[in-house]
Amino acid sequence: MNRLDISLIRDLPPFVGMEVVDLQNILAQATAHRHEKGTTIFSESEKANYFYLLLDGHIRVVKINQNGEQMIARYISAGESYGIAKAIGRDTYPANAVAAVDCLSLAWPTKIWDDIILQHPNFATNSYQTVGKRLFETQERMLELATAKVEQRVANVILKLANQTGKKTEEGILIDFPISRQDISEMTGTTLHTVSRLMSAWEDKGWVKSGRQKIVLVEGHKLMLVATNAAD
DNA sequence: CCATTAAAGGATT
DNA sequence: AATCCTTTAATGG
Repeated sequence: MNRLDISLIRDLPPFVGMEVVDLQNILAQATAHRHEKGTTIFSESEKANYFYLLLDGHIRVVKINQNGEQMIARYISAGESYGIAKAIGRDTYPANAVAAVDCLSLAWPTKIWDDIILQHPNFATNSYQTVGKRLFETQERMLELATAKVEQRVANVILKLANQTGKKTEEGILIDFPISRQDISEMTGTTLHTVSRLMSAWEDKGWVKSGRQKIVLVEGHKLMLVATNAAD
């Protein structure tokens, strides 16, 4: 009855440990959504009518202050759920979600969240593990923002992104979606100029190769040293 | 050490 | 052509 095959989701984190019938049941209630690069999928404080699973693409999760200044809270990669407001006890979205590239997602109406949680304990467990993991990551970033120098923070995000979404090329590990200096600065609490200067310096040393909205990590271990060494 | 401001040039649409 | 992205330099906290 459904054109979606369970092989789409079977091995993804939100669904590990689930039986085929359960997967089929859940999948039958999903609809596929496309989001063009640059479009806002949902906005902060908007009613959370759907929760999502990203099948393909990359999504930026963004917080904005009263001044209109932005901070990138995280990137969502393929296989991750997002917009799961109910999992953190909300009925509105906690941030904005923007498609960093053309994206393909599955979506479920939030009103069936409670049913799914009740009927599929594995899904419930996986969901709170996801929430816990993200909380942990957020705390680590807070610690970093409070204690690490700009140089270390920038080195760190580049390493993390390369790890998360890196694609091997002849030159090195390519961060597999368009990312600007501005984006990096919004992740590290600095300015695009400082990011630009750091990246230029690292490029001169041959540690990275970069261009417009493009970063290739060439000498990962060198950046590791920058990221971990508090000393100059 | 890092932010801000300004200026200028290249890339993209 | 207009807009977006990056670089570089100067200045100041």
